[in-house]
Amino acid sequence: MMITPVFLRMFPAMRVKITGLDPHQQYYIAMDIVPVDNKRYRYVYHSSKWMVAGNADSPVPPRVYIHPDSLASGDTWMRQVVSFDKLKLTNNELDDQGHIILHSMHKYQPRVHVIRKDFSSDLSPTKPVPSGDGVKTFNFPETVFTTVTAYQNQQITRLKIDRNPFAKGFRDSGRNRTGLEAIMETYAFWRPPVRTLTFEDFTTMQKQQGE
Amino acid sequence: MMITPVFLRMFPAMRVKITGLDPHQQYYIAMDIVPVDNKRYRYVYHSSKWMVAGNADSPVPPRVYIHPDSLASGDTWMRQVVSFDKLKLTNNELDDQGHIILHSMHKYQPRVHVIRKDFSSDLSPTKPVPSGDGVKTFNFPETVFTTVTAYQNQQITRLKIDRNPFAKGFRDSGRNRTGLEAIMETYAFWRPPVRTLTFEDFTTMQKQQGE
DNA sequence: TGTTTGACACCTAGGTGCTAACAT
DNA sequence: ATGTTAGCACCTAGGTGTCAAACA
Repeated sequence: MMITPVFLRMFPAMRVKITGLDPHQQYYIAMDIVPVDNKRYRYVYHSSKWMVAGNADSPVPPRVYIHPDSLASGDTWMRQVVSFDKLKLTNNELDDQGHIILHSMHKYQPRVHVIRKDFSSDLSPTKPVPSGDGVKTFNFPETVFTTVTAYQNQQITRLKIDRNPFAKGFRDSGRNRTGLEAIMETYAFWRPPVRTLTFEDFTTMQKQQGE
Repeated sequence: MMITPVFLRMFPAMRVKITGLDPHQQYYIAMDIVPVDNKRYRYVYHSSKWMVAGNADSPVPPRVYIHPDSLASGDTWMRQVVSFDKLKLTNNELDDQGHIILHSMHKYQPRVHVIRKDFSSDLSPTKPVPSGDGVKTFNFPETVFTTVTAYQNQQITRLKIDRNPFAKGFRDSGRNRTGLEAIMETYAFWRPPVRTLTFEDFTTMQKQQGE
């Protein structure tokens, strides 16, 4: 499943800097993702815009991504940039891996929660985040995004190819090469054994020398 | 750096099953590795034995491997097999990655520590494990091993090649193949372009059919 | 028709023993 | 002479977009 940010962010991963915690207090930090509205969307090419295309699909089980550095002291949290790059999304409503479940073609808002340890007794990926005095929740409207299963917009594709290390294979310099071609490039001067030199070899070599 | 177990264990990784904890209490579980004696060893081929070869090198900074599932409840610890397969060793006395530092050619005993949370204020990879009522330490004499930088014993080599998934490339079926040969095997029927079929191709093909 | 899925080649990241060169 | 190191090919494990086929 892929994500198309509409107002940017979410890729690169959402990252936050935290201040104002009690350095000696213990905290969880967590993220969940809630629907922005009750609509389903479709992408209209000629206007390059998302348009309402009916009502939202039925709600899915709420999931919470508990940041893997949890539990940690306020001191520890404040000393680092907290990144959510390990958060995983799925459109499989039966997911049992604790991933965050979303509908495709819907608009979502990520939320960051800072939860005092002494306040929360049983934080779990499959339970809603508690609310109250010991919990602070943050919304960043610029991180709203629309989910897709295939990219709707070539600029998003290029952004992710250019920025995501794992998509390096699709960057321009690596394009249009089959597996074999890439390999033979490495062994540029290798020739198969038990072969005799033929006319083609000389012309090839001469061309390479001339370049 | 490699490890040669003398009485077996340590590879596969040391794994323990824990019982008798208070299910609702929080615990750390940790491992450290202490010298068995004050000696340095060498391996004598003709007798296939480790022999004393002088006194031990000067002591190195003590390090502790805190199991990554720490902190967890007694209930959580007892419900799983606790594996130490992520523990890393080094012979670099200046290591600043928190790895466990050992001398080569010395004999060592791994120890497992179960530490009640309310007992330990500041557990750290670079501080010795505290001792007292809230800490239980376990030695398994069959896990004593001797450190090496190159294998001294072909049986150990074979054991590790056979059992460690990451050494699969050295198993018999994959041996004696260069990188290119392995690749060409995959593209068994591929022939370089712009080449004409020669006599050698026919004899090769006939041999393959005959086998 | 639009959307969704699964196989695929291509990457990152890092754990293996092998080997030749180096150190002591 | 023996012990150690660094580069290497070979793996595991898993994150990318692409593409063709399946889907609804």
